[in-house]
Amino acid sequence: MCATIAGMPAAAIRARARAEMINEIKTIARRHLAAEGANLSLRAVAREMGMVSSAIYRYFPSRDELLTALIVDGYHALGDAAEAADTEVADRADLRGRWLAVCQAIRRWALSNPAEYALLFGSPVPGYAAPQETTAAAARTPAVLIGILADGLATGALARPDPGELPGPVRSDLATVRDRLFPGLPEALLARGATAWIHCFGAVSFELFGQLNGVIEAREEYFDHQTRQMADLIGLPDAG
Amino acid sequence: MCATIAGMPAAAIRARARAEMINEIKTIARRHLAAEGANLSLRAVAREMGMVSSAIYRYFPSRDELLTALIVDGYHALGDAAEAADTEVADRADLRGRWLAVCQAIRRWALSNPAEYALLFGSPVPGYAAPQETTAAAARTPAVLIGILADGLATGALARPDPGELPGPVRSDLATVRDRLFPGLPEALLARGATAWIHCFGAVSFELFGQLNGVIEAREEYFDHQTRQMADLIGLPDAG
DNA sequence: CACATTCGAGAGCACTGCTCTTGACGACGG
DNA sequence: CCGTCGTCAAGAGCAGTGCTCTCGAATGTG
Repeated sequence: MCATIAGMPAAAIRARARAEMINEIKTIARRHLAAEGANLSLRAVAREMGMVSSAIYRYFPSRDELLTALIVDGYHALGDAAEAADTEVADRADLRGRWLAVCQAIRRWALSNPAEYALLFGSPVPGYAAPQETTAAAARTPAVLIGILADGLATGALARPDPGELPGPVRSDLATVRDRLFPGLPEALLARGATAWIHCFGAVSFELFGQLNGVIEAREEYFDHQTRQMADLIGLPDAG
Repeated sequence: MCATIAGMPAAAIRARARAEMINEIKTIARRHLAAEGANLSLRAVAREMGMVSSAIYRYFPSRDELLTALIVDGYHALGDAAEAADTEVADRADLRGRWLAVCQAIRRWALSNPAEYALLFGSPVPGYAAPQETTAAAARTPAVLIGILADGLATGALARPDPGELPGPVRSDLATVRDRLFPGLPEALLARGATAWIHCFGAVSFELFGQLNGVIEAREEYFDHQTRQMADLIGLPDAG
């Protein structure tokens, strides 16, 4: 008789069921993504759920919307992994150790979720333009890395680099980013961090996309070595 | 009457027509690739040629074989661009200038051929494994970059870096590559060059795959700045 | 009881890669 | 000259895709 559960109005319980449906769709879609790459099939997802393909459209208006949801989830999962790796380093003054830990976490997450990583950082899906809502989630991971540099600057472990090394337009672009996310950080330091972050992305992609095949076998050691080289470039001091 | 052209046997003229067919298919496929990304449609190519889709299979046994042909062509086109950029630098002793020129050429080629670049360096096509024949073509571009370092070593402009900085397994992996392509080059120098090459790939991919959108507007200056940072890491001296 | 909303089912459209069969054409050997 | 053979394009067909539309069955609300 009562149209509610524990006093919830009917609308709310329906919304709950709907949310669970959406979650199940995303979970299955993620598994399919992992199994056979970016060409995600709505029909296959529907089949696995025992539904008819058209029913999926009750929950996601299009395949692109489902992809967007998976992308946002992916950015957050990577951001979580990066943040966890950073906070797990007990010695907060060990900037180099924290940097290395975060980069390793990024690589590990990518190796564990190759299809999702490819969705986030690989070739864009043709005809799909990432909506604005993804950028906030995307910024989390680089924010962890730059946060390490900001910490180093605050404690005096990192020197303020010479700003003269930056071309004008680049400096103003970076200043905009800095003002939005890391107030007070010198542009030149942000630039070095960004270069190292881009290298980290490149190294992970290079390995994951098969460019290292038949060339480098000691993948993890090689990645760590490169990361240390980039830590040198940033000027991160050795542990101690 | 005569069944030949300029004395060519019939088999040869048939082979010629066949080669032209193959070239036309590849040209159209490349244009389609550029227009709408990696999901290349054989039927659309056939339609544009005024043929029926099944006829394409006379020339390429599968879509994957066509992709492989395009990939190999792409690696060679990029390799050509890199080599041309290097040889165009008149002052052969200007290692930094040559490095910058090659990296810029790589970026320019990628921006001019985004779909082909994505095919070469982006997320691997699901269910498609790049055959061995692609690796030789793929090696050409990094070979140009490392060649600059080899030149610098030969002229004494570059110092032999301390080999102790390399972990053992990485060193032996790199030694294998060195022995195959750059005999005599110290592993540590090869390692620095590889890191810079991977960063170059990362920076181009980052820009091309949209990760810079809304963040950096001065794309070219930013790329050049990063490239100079990596040149510093390698130890390339300033021009002069 | 009547109404509106929500949802799944099914048919259908236009598209894909790929296979198989059929028929046309030209070059060769007997 | 006729038959054979290889090459090629065409067409039908299979199984799959994203997506739209309509319909019927619930379910909760007035």
